[in-house]
Amino acid sequence: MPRQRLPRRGVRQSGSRRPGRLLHSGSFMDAREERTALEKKWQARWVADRAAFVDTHDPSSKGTYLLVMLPYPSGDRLHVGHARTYFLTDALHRYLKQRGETVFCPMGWDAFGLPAENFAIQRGIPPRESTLANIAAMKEQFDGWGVLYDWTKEVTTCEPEYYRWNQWLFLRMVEKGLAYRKKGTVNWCPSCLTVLANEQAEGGTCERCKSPVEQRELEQWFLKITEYAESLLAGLDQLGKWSEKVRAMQRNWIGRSVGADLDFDVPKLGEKLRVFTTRPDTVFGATAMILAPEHPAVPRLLEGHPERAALEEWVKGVRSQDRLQREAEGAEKDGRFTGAYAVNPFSGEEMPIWMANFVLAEYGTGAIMAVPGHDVRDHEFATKYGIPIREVILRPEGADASVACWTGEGTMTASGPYDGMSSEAGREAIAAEAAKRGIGGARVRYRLRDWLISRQRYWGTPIPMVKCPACGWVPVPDDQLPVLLPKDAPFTGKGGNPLEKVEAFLKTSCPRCGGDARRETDTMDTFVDSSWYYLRYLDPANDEAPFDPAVIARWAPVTQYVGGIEHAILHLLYARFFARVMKDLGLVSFEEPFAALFNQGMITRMSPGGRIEKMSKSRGNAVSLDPLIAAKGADAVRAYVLFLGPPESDAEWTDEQIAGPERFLYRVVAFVEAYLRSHGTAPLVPRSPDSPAARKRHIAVRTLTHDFDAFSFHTAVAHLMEFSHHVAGLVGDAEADPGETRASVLTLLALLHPIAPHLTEELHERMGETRSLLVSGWPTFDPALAVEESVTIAIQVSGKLRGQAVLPRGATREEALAAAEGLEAVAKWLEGKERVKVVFVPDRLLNVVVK
RNA sequence: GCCGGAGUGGCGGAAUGGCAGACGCAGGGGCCUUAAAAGCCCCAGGCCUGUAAGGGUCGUGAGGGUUCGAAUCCCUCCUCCGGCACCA
Repeated sequence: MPRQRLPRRGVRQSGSRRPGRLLHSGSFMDAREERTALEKKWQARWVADRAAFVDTHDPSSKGTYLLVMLPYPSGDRLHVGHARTYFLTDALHRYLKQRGETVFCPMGWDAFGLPAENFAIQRGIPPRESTLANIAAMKEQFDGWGVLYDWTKEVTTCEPEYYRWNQWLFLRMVEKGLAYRKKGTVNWCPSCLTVLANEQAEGGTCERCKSPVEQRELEQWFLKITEYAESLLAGLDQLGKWSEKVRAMQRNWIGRSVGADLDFDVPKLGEKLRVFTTRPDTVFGATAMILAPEHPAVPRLLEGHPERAALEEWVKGVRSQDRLQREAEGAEKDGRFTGAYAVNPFSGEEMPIWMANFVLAEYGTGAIMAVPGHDVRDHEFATKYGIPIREVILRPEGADASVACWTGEGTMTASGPYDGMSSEAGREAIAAEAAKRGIGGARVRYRLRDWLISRQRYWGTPIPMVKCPACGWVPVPDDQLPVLLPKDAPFTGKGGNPLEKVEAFLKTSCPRCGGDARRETDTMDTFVDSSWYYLRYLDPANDEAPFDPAVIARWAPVTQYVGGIEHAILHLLYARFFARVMKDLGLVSFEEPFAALFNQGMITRMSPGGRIEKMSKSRGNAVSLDPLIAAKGADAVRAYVLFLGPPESDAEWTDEQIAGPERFLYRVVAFVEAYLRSHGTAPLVPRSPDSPAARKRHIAVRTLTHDFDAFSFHTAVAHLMEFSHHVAGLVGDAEADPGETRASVLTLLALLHPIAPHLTEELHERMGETRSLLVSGWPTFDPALAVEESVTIAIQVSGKLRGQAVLPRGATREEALAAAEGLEAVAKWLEGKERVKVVFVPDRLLNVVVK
C-alpha cells in the first residue's frame, strides 16, 4: 500500500446525513440472533455446495494438499489458544480456492491415547465412548467457525479400519528387520505406567506428565529409525520451506558425530573392547579406559576382585538413578577402578579400566578412552581419581595458555610416528591405521536411538505379535488383521495393562505351529498413528491396502503442513522416518512427507498470577470460544486472531483489542448497506480503467495477494482496513463513479473473504451476485495500474530529510532536482554549499550531497 | 558450552538499504446527545525552541564499521526466548 495515508473518511462524514448510529437499523449485524442465523446459513451452504470436496480418486485430479496437524479429541471445549492454527489454515484454504486452485484439506482425529484411558479409570466410561463423544463435540465447534474441511475423508485413528493398517505396516517392518524386540535400559514413566520413547523422555522427564522418568531393564518393541539417521539428517537440507528452527532442532536431535572406533586388547578377558572417539588423534594421550556401569563386560572384569560385592553394589546404585539425576548439569563424576587393564593399541601401554556414571551405555560402544589432556570431562575425572594427564597436542601459537585442558586443534607430539602431524590429519591417519590393522577405523555415530513403540497401556493399536512357547515371537498373518482391541477390558488402574486380564484376547493359537500361545498385550505408541495418517485421508475407505499408491502419487506429499512447534522432533521426525520406510516398501515415491511446514506461534494471555503465558485451561487464562463467537460473531473472532501479530510468533491476547477488528467489520457492513440503499444491486462498470480509485483498487489487490502468499495475515487485515476506509469514502461520495464504487466494494468483499467468510458471502449475495465468493474468483490486478499516478518523493540534503515533492510517476532526475530547489525548506540547506553529488532513486527519493 | 531465533512508541506490531512507527488497542481534544453509551472527526516518539504556524535535534538493545543514505548489511558485546547438552 502507498505510504501516505488514505483518506480516513467514514461513510457519514462525506455524506449529507447527520452523524449518528453507524448502522442503519435493520442491519444483520444489529441482532446477535440474526447474525448467528446468517453464519449458520452460510455454513450450511458451503456443506451443500460441497465446497471442500475433492475427488482424489479422479485420475485427472491434482492440486494443493493443505494439511493441519490432526487434533487429539480432548473432552475440554477448544478455546482461543487452539483456534489460531485452524483459522490460519482456513484463511489460506479459502484464498487458494478463490485463486482457482483445487485444494484438498481434510480433518481427522488422533483418537488413541492416555487421557481417554485415564478417564475410563476415573469415571468408568469406556475409552471409545468418551472419545467418540469428544469428537462429536469438537466437530460441532469446528462447524461454528466457518472452517472448510473435506469431511468425506475423515479419519479416526482408534477405529479398526485405520489401526489395522498400523498393524500391517508394523508387520512389513518386522519382515524388513526394521521392527525388532530388544532388551535394554528403557525410560519408564511411573505416573503413566508405561515405557516411553527417548523423544518422549527429553531432559529426563515424561513428555506428557512431566514426571521424572526411571530407568528399567525391559524387553520391548523398537523401530529401527537409526537405520535412516543419515538420510533423515541429509534430507533436512532439502526442506527449504521448513523453518531453520525446526531443522536445527532435528539436526541436534539426530546428533551426528564423526570419529573412529578403536579396539583395546583386554588380557584378563582374552578379548578386545571397542571404544568410540571423535579424537583418534589423541590416542597416545589415553591414560585409562572407562566403561558405562551397564557395559556387558563389567561383570566379567570384576570377577575375582577382592571387593567385588562393593563394586557391584556401586554399579547397582548408579543404574537405579533416574535420568534426571544422572544427567543433571554439574552432576558429580563418580567412578570405580575395575582392577583390570587394557592395552593401548597405538602406544602399547597398559591402562587401567574404570567404570563411571558419566559414560552412557546407549551411546557409541558404552566405552571410551579417557584422554584427560584434551577432554574436559576426562580431565575432571582424572583429576579426581589421580589418573595421569598427558598432553599430546601442542597448542597453536597465540592460544590461551591459561586453559588447563586444550580441546582445540594443534600439532601432535609424544605420539610416536605421528609427531609433527596436524591434529586434523592425525585423526584420519590413526583411523586409517586402525582399519588397516583390523582394530576399528573411521566411524560416524548418531545420538538418535531406535524408537521404542511398546506401551503398557490399553487404548492403542494392539501389536500384532504372538508369543508361542515353541516358536517364540510369531507375527500375526495379514489375513487375520486387524487384531481387534477388545471392548470389554476391566479398567481398574491397578495391576498393569487391562488387556492382560482379557482372556479371550490373550489366549490364541500360534500361527506357525497351531499350539497354545499368548498375544502381545502391549499397544503401539500413538505417534505411530500420526506417522502416516496424511496418506489415509486420500483414500480412507480402502479395505485392501492402507491406501492406493496411484492416489498417493497424484496427491502426496503434502504441499503445505501447518501445526505447532511442539512436534518439531516427535511427530515430524517419526513421519519423516515412516515416509522413508514406505518408500523402501514401494508404497510411495517420496522421502519427505511435508514439502512445506508452517509453525504458528502460541497465543498467550495474562494469567491470574499476572504472568503472560501460554493460553491453557490449567493455567486459568483460557478464553472460551463458544461464548465469544456468540457475542462477537465468528468473523470478528477470526479477524482478531489473525490480526494479533505475525502468525509464526507468539501473540498476546488481550480482551480489549478485539474491538479494532470488530469495529472494522461493522463499518464494512455499514457502508455496503449504505451502498445498496443508494445504488441498489444493478451491475455497473467503471467509467475509467485508470482513475485514481481504480488504481487504489488495483493496489489493494496486489497488496493483499502478496500478503496471503506470504502468510502475512496480520498485515492483510491491516491493509484491508486501509482499503475499506477508501471504499467507505467512495460510497459516501456523491461525485464518485458508481461503477468504480461497485467494483471497489466487490473487490473488498473478495479480498476480505478469507478472513471473514460469513459476512462477505452475505454482503456479496446482497450486492446481487449469485455465485459464492469461493468460486467467483480472486480479483486480478494490472501491474501497470497498481501504482499511484503521482508520487511523493523524499528530498534529502546530505542524507537528512528536508522536504517532500509531489511529482508525476516516472519523473526524471532533472525534474526532481528542479522541484527540490523550488522548496524553500530545501533551498536554505543548499545555499552557499558546494554540491558533491546527487543521488536519485526514481519515484522514491532525491539526495543532494553538499559540502 | 553448542545450535537456532528475537530485541522498534504506553501496548500489539509495520517498514529487509531510500520519508521509522503503517494498521490497531489504550489515551487526549472535538462533534452528536438533556446526559451517557455507541458512533464519527482530529491529535498523538523524546527533548530543545517559538504566542502560534513552524523550526531544530535525538531516536529502532549497546558500541564500532560500510554507504550519499542503515531498524535493515558487516564486526564486537549485552539481554531475552527456544532446542540440545557428561553423547566421548
